[in-house]
Amino acid sequence: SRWEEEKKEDGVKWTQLEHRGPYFAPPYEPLPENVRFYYDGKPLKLSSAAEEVATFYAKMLDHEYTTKEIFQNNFFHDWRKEMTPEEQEIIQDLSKCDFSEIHKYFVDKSEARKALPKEEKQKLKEEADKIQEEYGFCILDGHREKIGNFKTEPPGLFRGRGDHPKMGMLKKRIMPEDVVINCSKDSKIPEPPEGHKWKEVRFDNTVTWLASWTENIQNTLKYIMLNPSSKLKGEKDWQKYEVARRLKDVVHEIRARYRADWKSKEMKNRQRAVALYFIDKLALRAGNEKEEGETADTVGCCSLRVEHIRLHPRLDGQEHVVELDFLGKDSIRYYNRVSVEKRVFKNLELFVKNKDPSDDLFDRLSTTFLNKHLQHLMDGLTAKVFRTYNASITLQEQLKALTNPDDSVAGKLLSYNRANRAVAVLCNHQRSVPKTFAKSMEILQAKIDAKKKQVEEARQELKKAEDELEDTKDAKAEANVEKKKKLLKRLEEQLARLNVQATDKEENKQIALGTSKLNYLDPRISIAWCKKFGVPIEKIYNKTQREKFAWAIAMANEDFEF
DNA sequence: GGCTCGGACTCAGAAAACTGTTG
DNA sequence: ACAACAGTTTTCTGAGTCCGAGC
Repeated sequence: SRWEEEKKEDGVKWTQLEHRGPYFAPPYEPLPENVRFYYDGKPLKLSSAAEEVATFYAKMLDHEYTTKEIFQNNFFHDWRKEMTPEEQEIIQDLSKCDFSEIHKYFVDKSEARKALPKEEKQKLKEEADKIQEEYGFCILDGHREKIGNFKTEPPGLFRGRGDHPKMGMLKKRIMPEDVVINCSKDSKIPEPPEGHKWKEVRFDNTVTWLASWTENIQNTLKYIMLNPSSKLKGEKDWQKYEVARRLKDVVHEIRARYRADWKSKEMKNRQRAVALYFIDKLALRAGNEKEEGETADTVGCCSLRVEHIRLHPRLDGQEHVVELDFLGKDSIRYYNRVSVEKRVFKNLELFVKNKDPSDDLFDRLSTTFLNKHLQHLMDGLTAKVFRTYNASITLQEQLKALTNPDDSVAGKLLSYNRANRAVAVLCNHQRSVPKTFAKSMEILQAKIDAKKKQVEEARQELKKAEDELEDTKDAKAEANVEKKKKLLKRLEEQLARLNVQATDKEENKQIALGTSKLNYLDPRISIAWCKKFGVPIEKIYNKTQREKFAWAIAMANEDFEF
């Protein structure tokens, strides 16, 4: 079937690849005459290039970004580069720029789009579908596969995460002349848009991307690649979990080894052993070095600095407590107080000694050195495998501990969510509290209160019916009692379900479950659990997720053990 | 032979788009 | 019946990890 096909030569990813090339962002549409930009209170007609960049800023006006000085400065600097000399002469000060009319124009436009009659919307949908149909698929080794991102990124203002030094810079429009096409030699080579040509067409079957271009902010490559539902991605995903399962077999030896290395005479090895302990116990990321000033200041394990930890010999009744507080990937804060082994604690005291807060905690350690060591311990082992392994094994253990076979499907789903949540907490997957959280929680609480009242009423009615039966002892009264009992039971179940929902919601407030579900949890664990406890897979995975995990659905039965 | 740096890939949360429910 | 809106799914693209080519 789809998941079992002939092996390719080492490093070769496909033998046939055919596609239409990327779908380009639509060209800039100038503003209507009546929508004006004002400088220093006076209307000013901008050149097309300057106007386009102005609209990028205007669109973001009610976003917090535009209040930040770095954003404003970067924007203004790049905007001026797009201006004519005359415009440069006039427009010297961002604070004198008034984009409000332009902003309103786009707000109105988006409102109008939303208010379009049904048929119009339908027409737009059909046009989008046609583009998807034409550009959204490729042929890879005879199979029609969905492409992940078949559109080039439109121009706009760069929005980094966290305190990014480049926020507000102009992201340039991608032209066909910027794009490298990758496909098979004998395929129908994609045509560049009329009057344009590709930067290059190559036939590299050792990579999986269909097209690429260099992005001008960080000067890095961007790719057009396949959708996760594709066979190519699915097999890679499967492989990832197989590596993590192999770690399961040797993790005890590896742990014994790093514990022994806490006493190593080589400082380098000691640091490696303590870092590995963090990676294993706390599921920290490896922490590569980053170029200063190019990105937000974030760290992972190997790049932790002295200022990111505090050592408490004793805290809240626990011994050897390490308090970690740093910004990780995407500038998400990691905060944790964890009691560690005495030897780890003593080592950390040693690593911190005579250092400034901004010095590296593991000054002799790099991710390359760490990964070399791991590779030596197990084929294919790298730092990130520990995250996958610990996430998946945690899910499996939590499911085992939390699932009650006698629960309703809803109850089992709560258990599943809790197991999933334990993993998300471990991996520090957070989200901002949804804007509507408090409100929707109130609504839910009101529902619960109303249901409670109903339950109480039903209880009294039942009591009344029972009293009546006591008096009359007739069949009609008995039937009535049964009826009331049934009603009460149904209402109580409904109440229980609502309570479960409320608990789930509250516990989930700041936790993002999606990332672990999609990237860290071996789907076969979940599928086996569904089969074992009679929970439909659709309750766990939506359509997209089922497509992504098709490989796992095809192979996992209820006996699967990670 | 170690190191740097570009390249290719996975993983990340926010925002937009869509859907289904409710008043 | 229908609009508002809350919840869910999809899209978007930035931010990591890790490898290997080339010096």
